[in-house]
Amino acid sequence: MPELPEVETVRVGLDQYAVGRTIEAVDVFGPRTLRRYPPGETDFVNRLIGRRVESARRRGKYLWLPLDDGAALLAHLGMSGQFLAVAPDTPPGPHLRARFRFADGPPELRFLDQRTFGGLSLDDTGLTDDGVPRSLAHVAPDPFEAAFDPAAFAAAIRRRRTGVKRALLDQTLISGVGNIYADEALWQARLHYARATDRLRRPEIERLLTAVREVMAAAIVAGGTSFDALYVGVNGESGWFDRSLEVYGREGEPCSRCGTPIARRAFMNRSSYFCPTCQPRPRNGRW
DNA sequence: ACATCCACCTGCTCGC
DNA sequence: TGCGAGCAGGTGGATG
Repeated sequence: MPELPEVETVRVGLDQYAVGRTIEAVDVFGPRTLRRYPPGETDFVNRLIGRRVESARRRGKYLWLPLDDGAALLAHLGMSGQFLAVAPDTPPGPHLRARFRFADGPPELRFLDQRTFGGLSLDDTGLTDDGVPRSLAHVAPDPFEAAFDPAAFAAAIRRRRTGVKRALLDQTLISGVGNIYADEALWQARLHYARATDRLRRPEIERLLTAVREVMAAAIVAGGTSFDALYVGVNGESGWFDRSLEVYGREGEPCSRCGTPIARRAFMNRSSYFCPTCQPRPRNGRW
């Protein structure tokens, strides 16, 4: 469940199903799950057993579970990762990547990932000033964090020489925004994805930031966007924000503001959806 | 330092 | 029915 609202939905699930519990056993399946954790599986498992999960935290699309020894279990869902709380006798299925059992019995927590772009790791190097594990220091604050500084964001985005959608997707500028919510926020702010970042006016940046916040906040309330069974919460339930999407995946359908058919363009090896009338193409755009 | 591209995967849908 | 092409909510390492 990949963008901020989906990851937040998972975080809430982890809060419910993992926090306060003591890890008793860990199994890891497949070579790619721990590829960002060089010490490997044996070290990973040994450091987790006996640890109590203190809380469930998130920055952008990254999750971590602080442990009672000061380390943190990190997770990124990639394109298709999910955490599920299930009964121990639930069949493993082909995408099971890790399993956590707890001292207080069922349910156990599973990490599944069809495409294996997600992964787990451990960080015991302490926290940054913002309170995130040091290995996430390269990730910018997301727009719901206290550490997020709108003025600093405005200055940083105008220093860039790129298109506004690229900037939104750059997790070192602002984190949590992915392809769906970038398109939705740009539509709400009436900005074309290729608008040059260094030519954005201050009110446009404010509109954009407001749109990012509003769209993602509404999606969190809806439990995220679920087009298929790949995107479910820890309890296995789908979100329903797909019904509220204005442009993403709606090529050819009328724009709810002006009736113009929504257009789709290949961009950055993916698709961008927008309203050609509400979001006019800039003369000096940057792709 | 910054901007851009591409590899990393599996599985589903579409058109021939 | 088979088969290749295209597509999918992301990221970081390599390259300019």
